[in-house]
Amino acid sequence: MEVMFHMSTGLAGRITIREVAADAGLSISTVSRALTGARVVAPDIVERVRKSANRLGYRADSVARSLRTQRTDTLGLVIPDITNPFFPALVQAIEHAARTQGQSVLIVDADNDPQVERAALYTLLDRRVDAVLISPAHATESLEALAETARVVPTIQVDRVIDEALPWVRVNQSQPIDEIVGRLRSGGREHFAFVGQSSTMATSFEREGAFATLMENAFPEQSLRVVRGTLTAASADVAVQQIMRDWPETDAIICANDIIAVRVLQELRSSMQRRNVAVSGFDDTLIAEAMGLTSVRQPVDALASAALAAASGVPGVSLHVELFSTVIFRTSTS
Amino acid sequence: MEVMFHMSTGLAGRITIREVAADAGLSISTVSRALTGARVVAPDIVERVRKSANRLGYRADSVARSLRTQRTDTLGLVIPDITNPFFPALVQAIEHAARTQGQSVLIVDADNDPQVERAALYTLLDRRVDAVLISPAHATESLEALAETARVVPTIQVDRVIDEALPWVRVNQSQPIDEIVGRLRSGGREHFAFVGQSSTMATSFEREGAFATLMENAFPEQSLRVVRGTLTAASADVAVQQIMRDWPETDAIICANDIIAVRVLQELRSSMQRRNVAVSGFDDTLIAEAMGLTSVRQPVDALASAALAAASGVPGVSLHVELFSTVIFRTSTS
DNA sequence: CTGAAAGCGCTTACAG
DNA sequence: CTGAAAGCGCTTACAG
Repeated sequence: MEVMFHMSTGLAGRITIREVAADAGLSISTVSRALTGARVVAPDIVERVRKSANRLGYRADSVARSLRTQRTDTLGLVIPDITNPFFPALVQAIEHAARTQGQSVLIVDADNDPQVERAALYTLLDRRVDAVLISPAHATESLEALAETARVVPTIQVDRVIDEALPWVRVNQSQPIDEIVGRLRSGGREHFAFVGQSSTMATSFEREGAFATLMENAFPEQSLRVVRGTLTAASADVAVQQIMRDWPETDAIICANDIIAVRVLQELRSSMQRRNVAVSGFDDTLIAEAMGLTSVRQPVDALASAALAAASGVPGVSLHVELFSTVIFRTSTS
Repeated sequence: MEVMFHMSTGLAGRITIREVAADAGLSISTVSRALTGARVVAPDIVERVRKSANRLGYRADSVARSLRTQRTDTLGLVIPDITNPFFPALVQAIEHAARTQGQSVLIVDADNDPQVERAALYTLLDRRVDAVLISPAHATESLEALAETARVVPTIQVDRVIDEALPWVRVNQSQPIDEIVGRLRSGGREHFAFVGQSSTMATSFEREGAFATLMENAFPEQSLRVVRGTLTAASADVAVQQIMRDWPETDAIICANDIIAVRVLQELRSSMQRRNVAVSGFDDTLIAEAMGLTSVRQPVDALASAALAAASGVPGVSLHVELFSTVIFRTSTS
């Protein structure tokens, strides 16, 4: 690889297959076949082509190839907000898995805005991506553009599912909550609260629902302790204050993500809670380890693999995949 | 936009310009010109073309356009590790700025591996990106591939600079450190330590250098208190223990990023420090607000704009831009 | 196994 | 202002 672009240095035009053919004294058809391995070419010819190509620093123009083959080897990835700490790991897993199979990734950050998302989907289709992987920005407002896209190209919902009928790859959200609550109950806790986010976000909504269902079954006599906030510190503070005022018996708080959880921990400390309150987060971000916060590690690599498999359009591949998380118990729940 | 792909539903082939031309009873040249606005077309003709295009759900194939125009309207973005909390905000800023000017972004996560990075750069060149924006993975091992790439396409170093001679857009790393130390000194602190990361990472290296220079000038009689670690909790713990053992007089710790800072805060608390030690981080991630951690907010939007401007290749645009940060003082330094 | 030709879907000189 | 033609750089039937 070291000298690949060596000869194409400086001057404007890049080396094309035509020049390689001339250099090797062969037709461009033969050069193409020798390089792509599409059909059998005599070994000595292949060698001759390789030599010329390397010496000239030839690399096939993938734009031209795409136009001809009608494949771009490119995936469109639409993320609602990459500064949400869950997504970087997902983006990394998807990009890595894609690269492994020769695909590149066009990324779009939808700014949590369904209108931006819609426009982005059109752009991706214009660019003829082979497939679209999307975590929809909104539970209802993203539906239409998602469906339109799915009509044109394999489209996989990743992590956030808003249309059950279309392909999706998701993570079960109740299993880790069951696991955390189970562990804490055997540790003697029995007054659980949940701090979530806006219900238009699919995963937070699912987590809240899972929590509510579990509570109704486990503690039918208790009132449901659920508060919704945003990712800001002030919002978490309000949530903690509300919980402690309305339900002072609370001895465990399940948070919909690590950021909320960290702030809840902080607020509990600074408000001089005499009682020990267990706290857990979601997403197992770097901060969870740093803070000793119990959190939920989602299987991003498996999620990425399943998403790419579903996107490949290969018949027989599962278009609906549900995966499970690992709860990482740390000091915040002990 | 709502009905754009409406008619292309279902069956394989997408609508091409040829079909729009037939539908409108015009030549494909005219259709192209009417739609791109490249040259003056009679208003009624434009209207006729628009109608046909909309009705048929036509959208130009950008692969074909790129082959013809030799522009892809695509930027290659190479990031060393998107799970490093600084990068999501940068990726978001770049993607947003790019979209605003009609460019898409092919993203690659180099896994902190110069070999992966090199291969990624070749792939981006194969894909004929208009420019490359890169935060190099390694201070020396990334040099060669960076230079090769720069020979073919406008290539801008973003945030991390390893080759001063090539274009870059960076953030001054000493200004915020000067600012933090200055503020803390007027608060009476005078024994500063620094916890950094591996010196092969350009920014951490610069921060460490800035700290060292400042200390030599301000406290020439003191020994230099610098420890390097990794992003893990265990590493930060060791760092804190080393500082407190070797330099027990330390009353302020500047950390090279927020993750390290949070862990340092934790370790200080749990080790029952009787003395109050100020702590600051870098990158002003969500966690800094949640923890009340003083941190350095880098101007990612301006960084992105400057990078895109430099990548545009427009003559007169600055190819070397240095920007400044804002220190967000919070309770961790009071 | 190799070559000449067609064509992917556009844009843009070149004529008129 | 509009159209017929060339061509971007490949891959792949079609012949041989």
